[in-house]
Amino acid sequence: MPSACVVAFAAMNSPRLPPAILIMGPTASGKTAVAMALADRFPVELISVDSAQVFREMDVGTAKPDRATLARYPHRLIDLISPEESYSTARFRSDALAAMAEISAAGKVPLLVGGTMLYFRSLLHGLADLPQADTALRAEIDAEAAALGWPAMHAKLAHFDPSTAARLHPTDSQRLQRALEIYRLTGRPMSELLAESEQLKPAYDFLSIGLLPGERAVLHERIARRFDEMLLAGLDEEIQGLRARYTLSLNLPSMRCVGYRQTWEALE
RNA sequence: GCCCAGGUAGCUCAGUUGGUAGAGCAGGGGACUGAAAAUCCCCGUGUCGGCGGUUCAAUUCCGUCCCUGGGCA
Repeated sequence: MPSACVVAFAAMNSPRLPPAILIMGPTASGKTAVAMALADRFPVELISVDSAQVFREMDVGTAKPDRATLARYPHRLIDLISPEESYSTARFRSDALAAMAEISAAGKVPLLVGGTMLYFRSLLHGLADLPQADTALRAEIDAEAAALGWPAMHAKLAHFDPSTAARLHPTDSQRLQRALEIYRLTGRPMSELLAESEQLKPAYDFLSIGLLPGERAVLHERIARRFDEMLLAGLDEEIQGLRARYTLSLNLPSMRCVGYRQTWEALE
């Protein structure tokens, strides 16, 4: 059994709303074990909150539960897209809410388990009303940045969205790209859109459970062991197979997942 | 036994034409609204393998010993 301490917060306090349980914690903290134990005793259904397990055929490196476990404890939001595609926080939120609605309607309790904190945040605090990602525009912005450098892009952003520029570092490529994307898509600064949009919180009575390691070193050891197991289980082969079957590159979200990026680089 | 290449931060290594050393990764802290296991910011004193010698000064040059890898016997 994991040596994690369990810290529960935000206990149920809106009895009129349907309940939902959130279990969050770092890799190898024992989330799955806790979720399965709950599933054995209560009428819950599992929803994965994991930005890497949404990829099909990425099983070894994402520490996806094996077939037998999944058959016994079905997880929603696993194996949704191909490694060539990308997922998003917004899509997670709508997928998760749809699944939660189904589960609640069936008289069960949604049990969300995972380690992607931004996804949990989007459920607990809502998301602002912002335009969705635009692949073509992002490519355009990236090309421009490759020529001018991100600090120059940051300077541009400062012209039409000074407050966002002020809180972003001139080399924070990902966030600068997003702020520029939003401006080009809507003609309005991200800071304004954020300020005026109301973030709707889902109508659930959330019980949040955080799994924190008692000792960091123990967790690190467990993660190292898990990585060795992944190598034995054929992480190299998995990645080589993916590269043979799909058109992949290191800057794709799927290949930026920890483990995948490092192994890819080691294989080069 | 001999020859060669190495022994520098937790790991992989760079470097000092002699003035007590710095990158990447790991680790710690922080930011974060459609890529989040991502992106980004801040944090680097370690008998520079041991012992001698030369020198005002050695991690750097010399000697010797130990250890590791490769080659030859």
